[in-house]
Amino acid sequence: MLAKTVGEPSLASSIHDLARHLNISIGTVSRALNGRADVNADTRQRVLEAAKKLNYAPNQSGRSLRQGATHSIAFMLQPHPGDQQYGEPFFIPFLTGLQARLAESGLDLIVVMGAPGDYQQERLRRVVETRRADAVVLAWTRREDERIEYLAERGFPFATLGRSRSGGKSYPSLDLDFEKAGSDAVDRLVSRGHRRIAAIRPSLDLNFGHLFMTGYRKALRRHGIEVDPGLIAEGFINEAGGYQVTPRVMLSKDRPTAIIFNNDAMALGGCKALAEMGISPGHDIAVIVIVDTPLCRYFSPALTGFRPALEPLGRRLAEMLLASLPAFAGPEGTRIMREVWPLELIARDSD
Amino acid sequence: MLAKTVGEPSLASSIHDLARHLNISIGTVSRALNGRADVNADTRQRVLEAAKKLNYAPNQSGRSLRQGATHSIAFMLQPHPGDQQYGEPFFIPFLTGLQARLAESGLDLIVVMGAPGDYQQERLRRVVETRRADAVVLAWTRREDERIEYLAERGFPFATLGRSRSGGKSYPSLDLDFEKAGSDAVDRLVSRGHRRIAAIRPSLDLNFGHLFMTGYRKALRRHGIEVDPGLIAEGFINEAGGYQVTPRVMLSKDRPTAIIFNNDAMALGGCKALAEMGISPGHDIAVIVIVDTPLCRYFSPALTGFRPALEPLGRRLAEMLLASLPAFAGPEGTRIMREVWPLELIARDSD
DNA sequence: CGTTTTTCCGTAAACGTTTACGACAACACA
DNA sequence: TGTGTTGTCGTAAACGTTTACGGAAAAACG
Repeated sequence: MLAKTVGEPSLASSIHDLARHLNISIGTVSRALNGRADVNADTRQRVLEAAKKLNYAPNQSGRSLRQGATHSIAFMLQPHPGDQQYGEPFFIPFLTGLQARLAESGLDLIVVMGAPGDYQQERLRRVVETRRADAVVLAWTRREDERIEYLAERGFPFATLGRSRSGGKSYPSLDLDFEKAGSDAVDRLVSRGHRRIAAIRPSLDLNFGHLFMTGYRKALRRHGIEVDPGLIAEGFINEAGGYQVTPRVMLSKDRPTAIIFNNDAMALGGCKALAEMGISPGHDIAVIVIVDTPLCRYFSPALTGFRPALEPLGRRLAEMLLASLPAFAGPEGTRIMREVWPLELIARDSD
Repeated sequence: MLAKTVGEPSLASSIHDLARHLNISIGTVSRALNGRADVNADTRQRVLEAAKKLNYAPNQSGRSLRQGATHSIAFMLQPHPGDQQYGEPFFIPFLTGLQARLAESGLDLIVVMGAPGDYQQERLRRVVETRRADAVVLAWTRREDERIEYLAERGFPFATLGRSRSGGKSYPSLDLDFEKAGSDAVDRLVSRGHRRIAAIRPSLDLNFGHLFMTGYRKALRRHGIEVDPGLIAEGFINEAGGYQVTPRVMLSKDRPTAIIFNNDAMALGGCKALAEMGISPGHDIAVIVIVDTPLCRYFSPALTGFRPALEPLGRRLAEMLLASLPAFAGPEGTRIMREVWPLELIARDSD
């Protein structure tokens, strides 16, 4: 495919080239490169120098084939159904943390894009069966998650951002405490005198949506407030979703005086709908969002919400995954299987 | 690593298992699987059935090693310097299109996360040198881009989203017409009576920032308006950036009556700053954004801007890349090297 | 100086594929 | 019946690594 130009170092120099160049065997070269003990100090030196000079880097395929490990972890990323145009800003900082921690252990992170609609199952199978990665990281877990069942059944190593009822307790999972957030949001609103509190949520299949709503319900009951189905609406988890369904709860017989939105994008769409109805968030109605991003802070009015620490979250999940992999496990007993991080409310101007 | 359970199909079944199970040679199995002509019709049938039954999928490492090709394309993704917390919603739909088209040609898309700060150079080298992908897709091209120089110099196949002065014309590149957008934005504002038009832009290293600004300058001159450096400010390409620098142009001796923001996030931050100064966008001042996302549509007031068709963009770039790869090239002469797509203004309420 | 240990290195097999080559049978043709 | 052709398959090499093993030389020890 590529014309090999003479003179300059070839794009693909193999361990054989190195060996030939140094007049030693490939075995020695490999051992020198991999830092093994049984190689003379200055032959190692010479090998390292030659490697740099000839621009040598080991061929990953050869390496993986021999070792039976790819040294890479796959993250399955995919547009959410209904989330046509917008993307999920949530993941970039998370992935940054994930990648940073994995890199420290010599692992590559590869993000595998799914096609919209098939909910990753097909792509996931492909990654697993062709052994493209040593482990998988899943996000946006569902309450019953066939991806998790598939992986657990096969004994393929994985970790999840988010909990699920599938797959038992066999895998590390890290989650945010959306239930507490939902509950805290209600508490705060009630303490400010609200009793008719609406919730704009995504599908309950998505586990964070489910958790948010159980927190919401429990808190309402705790305060002796009946849960009014007319104050709850489900929409796609983006601006359009919030825009479409927010009017529905506002048209309820007894209007809500506060709305809790699942996330920033839905809140943005919802606020647009409110504005069109002549209702001003933070003034005529209180607004809180469960998962906020910088968007909430720079919105007018600045939206009160719960800001997750995404990059540390990514780092931590990487650590948990590593601890569950035999090849990287520290002293036994360091395996962390479940963790739920608190979500802190950041009070701003919208409630 | 994984305990092999007896009875159920093993996770890793090789071509040897298949051959043994069918009592034929691995060569025949391979030929049958790969649809070669010299294999009997019903042995092929038997092989296919057995493959399904034993859950066989070819080991990618073995395949790549033998063929000298990985069948995967790498997209380099990385948090922009200064873009700490937020992410880039821009890319998800683009990647969706890219992946869809590549999949149609049997190629996998893998997204490689860079560490913040090193501007991909290190990760890129790693991908290229360890031969993890057959080609690379770059985004956020800079005016002088060392990544492009590196790849072009090596003869490694790649394509870019965005133009650059580096690397000659040796690679396919697809871009949006930011210059025209900048110019159109000015035209529109001038036609509505504005003469003091500010611009909030990112670093001029980023080629789209540069293009936007040349369009802006040219249009101003065309209208006989002098470019006032006091009306131009540079910030990080996120909410915080817009928030920080917008006050600077507002404090100019002669206040602007309109602002053009580079993108949605900067506009959001900028509008926040304006609100804090008691200035209402769309009322006291006109606002246009160059690269908009659904965010602009659902903001209040809805922001006028130029919406790119991201998914088609991804598909198209995939096509251009494929056409440049000998292994996928159609009839000679189908290589498309440069393309610039128009950007259409969507008028909303902010100007 | 002889023996044991240590240090260092080369050899070769193995990982799972693909593919060039040749072999063998069946068949067609004269 | 002999020769050529076609269809089908097995053999073995190759891709670039890593690593178990053994051997030779050097060092240590008595």
